[in-house]
Amino acid sequence: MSSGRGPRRRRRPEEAERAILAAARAFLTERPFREMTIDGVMVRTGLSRPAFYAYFRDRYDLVTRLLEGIGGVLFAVDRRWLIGASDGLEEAREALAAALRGVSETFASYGPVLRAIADAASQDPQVEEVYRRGLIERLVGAVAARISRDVRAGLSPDDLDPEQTARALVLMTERYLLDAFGAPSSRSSEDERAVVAGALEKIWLRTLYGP
Amino acid sequence: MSSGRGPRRRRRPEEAERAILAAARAFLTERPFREMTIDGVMVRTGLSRPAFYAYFRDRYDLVTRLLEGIGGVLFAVDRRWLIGASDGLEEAREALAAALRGVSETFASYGPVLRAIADAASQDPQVEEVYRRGLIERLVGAVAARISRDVRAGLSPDDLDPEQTARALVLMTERYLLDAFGAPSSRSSEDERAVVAGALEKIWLRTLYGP
DNA sequence: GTGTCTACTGACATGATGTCAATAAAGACG
DNA sequence: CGTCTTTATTGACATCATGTCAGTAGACAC
Repeated sequence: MSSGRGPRRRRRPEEAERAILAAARAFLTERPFREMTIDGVMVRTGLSRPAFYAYFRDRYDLVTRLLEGIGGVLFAVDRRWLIGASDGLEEAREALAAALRGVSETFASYGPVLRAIADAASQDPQVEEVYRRGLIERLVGAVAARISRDVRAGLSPDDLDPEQTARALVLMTERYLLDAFGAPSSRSSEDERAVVAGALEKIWLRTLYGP
Repeated sequence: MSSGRGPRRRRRPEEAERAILAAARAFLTERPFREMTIDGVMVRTGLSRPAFYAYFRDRYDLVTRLLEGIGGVLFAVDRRWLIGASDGLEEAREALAAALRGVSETFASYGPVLRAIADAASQDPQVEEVYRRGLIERLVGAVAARISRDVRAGLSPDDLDPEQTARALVLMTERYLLDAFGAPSSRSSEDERAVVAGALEKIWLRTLYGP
């Protein structure tokens, strides 16, 4: 055994931070968040464990930073349906289906990281705040707004409670996609993604726009 | 402060075990699982921390035992719809609605404990096994079977993938109800439960049996 | 070559966990 | 009642991840 910790090397702070984030991502594609120890991440960077604390407060802070960027993508792929006008039924159906395919792709790409965030959210109040309030609730709000518009426009049945329906559908999508793509070290095939996105599509479409 | 730990008292093993389970339940109605430390539970029983290990392996074993019984209830309230024959549409709709109301009631009663199990499942492989494989997956299987029957009977559209649809709907129900009733120290009103069960009903019914 | 700045680390303190040998209640038996 | 046996219970210990901090040693400036 000779990979002690290597000779002391000095990096730019920003470079070290990126190295830690990359090491964490790599770790999470192999093993679940519950096994992610700070030392386990730092050995992959060649830095010592205490160096971690120069860049992050704790491992919850670390996964929070991993979420940056991904959150934006999740909104971006839904954008067309979320902000679209309630013009026609066909257009709405098509935009929603595209949004769900986009979200599925995103989960397929970032699954293990998103899974880690979701796991961390149940263990740390700060992560819970960022993930639930800052991501899930914002999605719920946006979806609820779109549902409200569709109900008013007569595209969707008026016995729907927009807020509650939005919350149920968003939570379903989150958990179901984490279930499908969140496991570490599991790559997903083209078909798998199609099947998964298809199942979500049917439920969303039937609920909001009928058969 | 004089409630040191009290004079040494001896209980029947079974009695002590019940006391620990009760203390854990009490704890979880006040504070989340992430704050549940073994000592924090044991002070409520008047026993010392090491005594805990005579009855449970660790806190994950403890929450697993809290799940016993509740799991059965979750199947019992669904029973009529789950095992029912695919006779008529109205009967199916009514049975499904009743099942969802029953599940909502159960979550309203045992919310904090179920939330604790769900949280623990992301932190411990054993709990994950019991909760996901032993409860969620079994529900998914039963629901998928019912959906298959309904599709064959022509009650539900045949473009549904029974397995995937069942998984998405069950996960939705789980997370949405945990969201509504899982928070410690939050009692739920009659209306709240009605609103919540109503939102779920609409989604399940529209998806499986149309408008 | 000398000095300054600061990235980095070794060593320490803390807090929760799980174990074990030793202790002392409670009931059995005389 | 006294004594014995059983075993529920505990104090003390070992472990492990965490977070902190004073001190060390790269890198760049001059």
